[in-house]
Amino acid sequence: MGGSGSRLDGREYQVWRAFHRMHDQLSLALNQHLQRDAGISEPDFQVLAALAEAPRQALRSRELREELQWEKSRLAHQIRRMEQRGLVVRDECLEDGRAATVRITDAGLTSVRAAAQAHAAMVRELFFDALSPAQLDAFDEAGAAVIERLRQRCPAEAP
Amino acid sequence: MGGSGSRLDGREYQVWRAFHRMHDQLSLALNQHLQRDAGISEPDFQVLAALAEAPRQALRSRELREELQWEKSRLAHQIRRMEQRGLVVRDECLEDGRAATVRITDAGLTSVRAAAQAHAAMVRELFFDALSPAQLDAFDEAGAAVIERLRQRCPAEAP
DNA sequence: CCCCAAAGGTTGATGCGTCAACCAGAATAC
DNA sequence: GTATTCTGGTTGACGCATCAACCTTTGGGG
Repeated sequence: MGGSGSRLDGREYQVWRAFHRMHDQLSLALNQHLQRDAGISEPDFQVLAALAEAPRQALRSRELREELQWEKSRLAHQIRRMEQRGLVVRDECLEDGRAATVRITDAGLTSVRAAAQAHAAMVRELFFDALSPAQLDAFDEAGAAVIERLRQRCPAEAP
Repeated sequence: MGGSGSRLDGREYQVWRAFHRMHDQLSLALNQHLQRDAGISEPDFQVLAALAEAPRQALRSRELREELQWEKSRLAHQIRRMEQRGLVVRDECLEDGRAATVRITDAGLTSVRAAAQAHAAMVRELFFDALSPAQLDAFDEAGAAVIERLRQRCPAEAP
């Protein structure tokens, strides 16, 4: 079995491209609507949603990172930008001198509340309403299977 | 049916997040391997692959954009970066004074050939081998359904 | 106590993607 | 034949994501 055995056939190629296109267009549409409705991006929304549901509207960076499955620096950059816009504030952690806790501001709460309904409706309309129950199941299982495989094969890249 | 009817339930939320995580991790892993194996990114690869298969190893920007389903400026920026690295060259089009044609260079061909096998193997290993035939079908249909829905509901965003 | 490794975060550089504005050549209207 | 509009493409600014390097605090050993 030479290297050519791993080329993707026509069907696979098509599925792969459809997957990419679906993700990109979905992501674009959601971002545009979120931006229009509430003036925030999807990453903003994810952070704000996580904080809004947290015990005291605050989380330590570590926890937020765990929740969102983001890298350190990605979160740091995102929080910096959001802090500049007044959506969150950072303050030091008493127990651990290294740590920082991120807290959502009133402005942030206002934004995320304004966005939540419309965003969920959009996700439902564009994604879930397009899928049959069987497709939904397949999606769920497939997602889990791919993630599991990534965890096994590329442990470094999937912490 | 008020606004609260559109909130995502637990199952949907989980599927939605799994979908995002799958895409992000897959994309990350593929990019890392492509970068390591051939020193190019996934967008680089897409452009190079399209050009390598084109009639004279060249396409007009318009055609490339059609093929990849990218925006004008996205392609322009990408091509500029790739030209700086010597992977492609731009030259003027004789028939149409506005147009530009993009041609792959020998270096570009070398890179894309070096990358193709390993990349395809990676996609197969991480994606297709994780999916059952039924899941593959579901993925295919679901992708088409979502794209079609996007086309209907957000015509502006899905040209 | 001191050294050293690990953990929590930040920063800077660079590539990627979008948007809005722009420019030049081409088509079309009149 | 000139004015208008359309089309193909570029640019600049900005936000997003990764990587590598760095800094500080913590926690252990010696």
